[in-house]
Amino acid sequence: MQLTDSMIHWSPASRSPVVSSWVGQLIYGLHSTSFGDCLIAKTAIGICQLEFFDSLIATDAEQKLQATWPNAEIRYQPAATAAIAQQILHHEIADPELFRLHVHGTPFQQQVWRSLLQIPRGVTTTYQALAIAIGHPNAARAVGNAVGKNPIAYLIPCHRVVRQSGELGGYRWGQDRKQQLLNWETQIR
DNA sequence: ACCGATCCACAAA
DNA sequence: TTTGTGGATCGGT
Repeated sequence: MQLTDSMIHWSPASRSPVVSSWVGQLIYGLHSTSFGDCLIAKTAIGICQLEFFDSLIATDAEQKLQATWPNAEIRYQPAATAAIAQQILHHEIADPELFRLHVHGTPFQQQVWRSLLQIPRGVTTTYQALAIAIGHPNAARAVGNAVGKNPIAYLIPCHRVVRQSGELGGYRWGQDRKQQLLNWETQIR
């Protein structure tokens, strides 16, 4: 299944592009998936963060969450995020209800991330094509910037954007993982 | 004022 | 044909 815009709650752009003023409970879990270990965090509204991590960084998870969501009450409740991890592990999004998102970003970032959702599985696009698509034909680099700040890996498929030249391009969680994700997605199933 | 998960033109090999 | 480099670009910090 494909995530649609209606499943996403776009947090109103706050003064700061990185810090959300959202107040409430935020629960998170650390899980193992076939693409590596990941942190999944959600508010009452939806998933607000999904990041892969390497063991060294894992200890910082809570600190990083608190930095982005300073007014949230953060709790470690892996049971609450396990089902999401499980469906990623099995490469299937079976239950759309689990996958509502709660996304925070500047208007430009939201615009970029929104267009990421329209890239079908198994397909790639380029930073430039994306820039053109959102009406900023010369902003390929700025788009790369925004893509790189995507807070919800995998579900907002930033790994499907590659360089115009055909090179893979960067990935916040490692080029290898980007390649793995793409390889898997292009396989028929 | 500076930094990118970029892109293009153009030169040199 | 391939590889390297320098400048343009623009939103975010």
